[in-house]
Order: sequence, then C-alpha cells, then structure tokens
Amino acid sequence: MSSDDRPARIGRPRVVPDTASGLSPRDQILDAAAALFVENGFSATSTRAIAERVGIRQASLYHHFAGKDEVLVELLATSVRPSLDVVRGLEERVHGSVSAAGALAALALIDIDTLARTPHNIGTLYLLPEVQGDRYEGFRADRQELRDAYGRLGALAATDDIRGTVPPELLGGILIQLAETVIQLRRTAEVDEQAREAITGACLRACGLGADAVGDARREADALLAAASV
Amino acid sequence: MSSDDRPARIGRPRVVPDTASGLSPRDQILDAAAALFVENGFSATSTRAIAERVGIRQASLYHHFAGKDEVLVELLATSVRPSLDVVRGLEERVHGSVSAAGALAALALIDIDTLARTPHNIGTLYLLPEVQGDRYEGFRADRQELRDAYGRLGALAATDDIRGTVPPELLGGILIQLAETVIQLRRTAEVDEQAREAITGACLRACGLGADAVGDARREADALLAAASV
DNA sequence: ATTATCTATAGATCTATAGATAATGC
DNA sequence: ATTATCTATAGATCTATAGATAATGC
Repeated sequence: MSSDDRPARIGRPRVVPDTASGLSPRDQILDAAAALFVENGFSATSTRAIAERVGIRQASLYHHFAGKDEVLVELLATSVRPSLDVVRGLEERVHGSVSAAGALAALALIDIDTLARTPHNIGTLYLLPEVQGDRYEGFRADRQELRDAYGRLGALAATDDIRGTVPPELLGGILIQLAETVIQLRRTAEVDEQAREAITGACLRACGLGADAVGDARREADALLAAASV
Repeated sequence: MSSDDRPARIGRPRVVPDTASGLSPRDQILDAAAALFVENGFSATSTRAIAERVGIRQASLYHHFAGKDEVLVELLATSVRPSLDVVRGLEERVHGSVSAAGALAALALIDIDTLARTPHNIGTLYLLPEVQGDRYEGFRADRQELRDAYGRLGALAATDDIRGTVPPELLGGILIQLAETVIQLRRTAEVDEQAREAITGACLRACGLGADAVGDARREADALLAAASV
C-alpha cells in the first residue's frame, strides 16, 4: 500500500475526500459534534455545522444518527460509563483490605484523570441545560449513581464530625463537584499533576481527613491503581 | 384606589393585560428570560418564548433590549456584582482584626446564600457555553476577580502544607467551585442550612483547617456578618 | 408629543425527508 | 444488492425591522 492509500470505502464518495483520520464516519461525527457542543452548546450547534466539520453534507448525518439528540445521547453515555465501571470494582474491594479513604482517593484520581484527558473537554456536556430533558434520563441516572458512590465512599472514609453533620447524598454532591473542578480548569489552563493532587486532596479533606490521613489514603490509592489495571 | 387598580401606564395597552406583578416591563422580561435560560439554555430560548411568558408580542422585546444577548448580559451582571462588592469590603478588613479564615468563611456563606436565594437559580447561567463568547467578556472578568479573591483569602487562611502545594489561583478555582455546589444542589433539592454549613466547612477544610479551626472561623464569620450589614 | 405596545413581514436560518447517484461486493 | 453519500427541498422556525395604534401628559 502506498502511503496515501486508504481502505477503500463502499458508498458514494464524499465531495471532500475523507482525511485519513482512521475514525469511522460515525466516530468522525461524534468527534466533530463533541467539539462544537462544548464550544457553542447543543442548541447553538446546527447539524450543518457538524457536517461541515466532518466534511460531509448536512443530510448525510441522518444516515448515521436519527437526529442531533442521538449524537448527544451517545456522547454522554461514553463519558460517564468508564468512571462508573471503575467505581463498581472499587466498592467491592473496600469490604476487603482496602480502606474507604484509599478507595475514595483512587476514584477521585481516576475520575479526574478521565475528565482531564477526555477529548474536547466533553465533561462540559454534563452542564448543558438541554441535558435536563427527558431524552437524557438514562445519562442522568448513571451520573446519579456515580454521585451516590462518591457519597457512600465519602461517608465511610469520613471522620465522625463530618459523618455526623453531612449526610451521604450531600457529601456525594460535594465530592463529585470537586472532581469536576477539572472541567472548569481545562477551559483556561492545562490540568497538570499539581492540580490533580490538589483536587484529590480537597476531596479527602472534605471528608474530614487531616494531613497524615490524606497522605496515607493517597499512597494506598497509588498502590491500588498500580495493582489493578483499573 | 380599588383593589384591581393598577398604576395607569402610558403606551398602547397589552393584548394580555399586565398582571399586577409590580415589576417594570423591563424587569418582567429579565425575569422571564432568566427562568427560560436556566431551564432550556440561551440558544434554545427564543425571543418569542420570552415574550409569551411576559405576555407581550415578540417584537415588543426590542423596545426594551437590543437583542437576546443584551438580556443575558444584564442577567449575568446583576448576578456576580453582589458577591464582588462583599468581597472587596471583606478583604480590606482582613488586614485589621479579622482573620483570613473568618473572612473566607464569611465570603463563602454570603456567596452560597446569594446563589441559594437568587430567583430561578440564575447561577446556572455561569455554566452556559454561550457565556464563553466575546460579548460576555465583562462578566467573565468579574467572575475571575471573584475567583482571585477566593484564592487570596484561601492562601492566607491555608495551613503551610496546603500553601506549599496549592498555588492561590488553583485554590481559588477549587473554592469557587465548592461554593457553586449550591447551583447543582438547587436543581434537585432545596438548599437548607445543613447544606450551607457543609459547603462552607468544605471550603475551610480544603484550605487545610482542622475541626477546631473550622469552628473558630465559622463563629468569626457569624460575628462579621452580624456586625456589618454585609 | 411621547411612549409602549401592536401587526405584519422579510430574510435567514434549521431539521428532516425523498429520492438520485457512485462506490463496493457478490 | 448494498451502502454511504449526494442534491434538492418542504415546512417550521427565528430574529429584527418598519410602521401603525392606543394610551398618557402637556
């Protein structure tokens, strides 16, 4: 194969030939839409704009998605699932040798990392007002589940004074909000190691842990993450 | 005046007579727009929808505002200003008898309270992707100033280990993010006293303060707020 | 005369569908 | 035959302007 060969695709060729991105047309659409939804919002992004960015005609979108909604549904789904899978594994192990604080630190680190690496800062989409609509119910349920997990782990890790005054649901809301500081940071700056550490530390301290306990939990999380292919 | 008398207004009467809300037409538009922007987003809200909610014709909006943008500009402006005014007063007093932790607690409490009380959960508007646009530069600058103030107060209040690892800009980002937990909480639940206390506490703990120092700061903040007509 | 509204509408979108077309694959 | 694209377009918006109208105020 010469270098500009691309796998021959069936179907009528595009007016603008496909750039060798390696992505399927569907994924090209998802990627373009993600970038535009994040920058301009959902309603402000037209199907035409998405198509243009991909290099296809507006109508061709409808061969791959039933509508703009479906594109957002899929973007949202792929963005929470990873953290959700991780948290399930983590919670099981808390009842074994893993401390709640260590598990919480690990969850925070992974979640922060996911949000920091995700293309186009997709986490921003969580905040779109459109996501309150019925079509996105499934996503909101997943997100609620993640918040609940933060709440449970947080409550287990918390010192008595925190556990006595902050119910798990509220603590979960605070912890997930802290993790999502990344979304805001990414808007203006790079999210470096220092930022991830600071946010993880804030999560632990919000549970009442002092400097020593934070250090312990942080080290335990490192061991956890190194061990499991989490 | 009989009870259904309303102050006679000049200009052609509305098709749907003005409900005796007491608000000026301009404020009626702002209020309606706020509710709709929060619920559906900016781009998804048409000028027609705003007008309908007010009870006027779509075109009549343009007598009061040059366009939808201007409405949002004004809503954003009125929403950060109060906290910004407060923080200026607070920071001056920190160099006197007020501790940084006490001032930070006071700032958090006031900011949280503002966000919790604001009609239609207007804080949501901060998160709209449209607000990234050039037209809203002024608002973003104000918001940045508030973040910086959080960062300065936080750094002053922080324990050595936090101050050594978390630069003020980052700390400011974390603290303002914590205060804005209220915005998310309001979406599904009432923001009660317990939630305000929990968030304020999380701010102080994020600066490294332990249980006792948190209690001290919290009491100092109460004194501050009672004294000043902040 | 001034004001706040109204009616009417032009021009610019935007979404989604119908149906044609140019590839591959059998 | 199947597929992914294309062209064309209907129908539904939406924003902003022009100009009329029905009040008050002098």
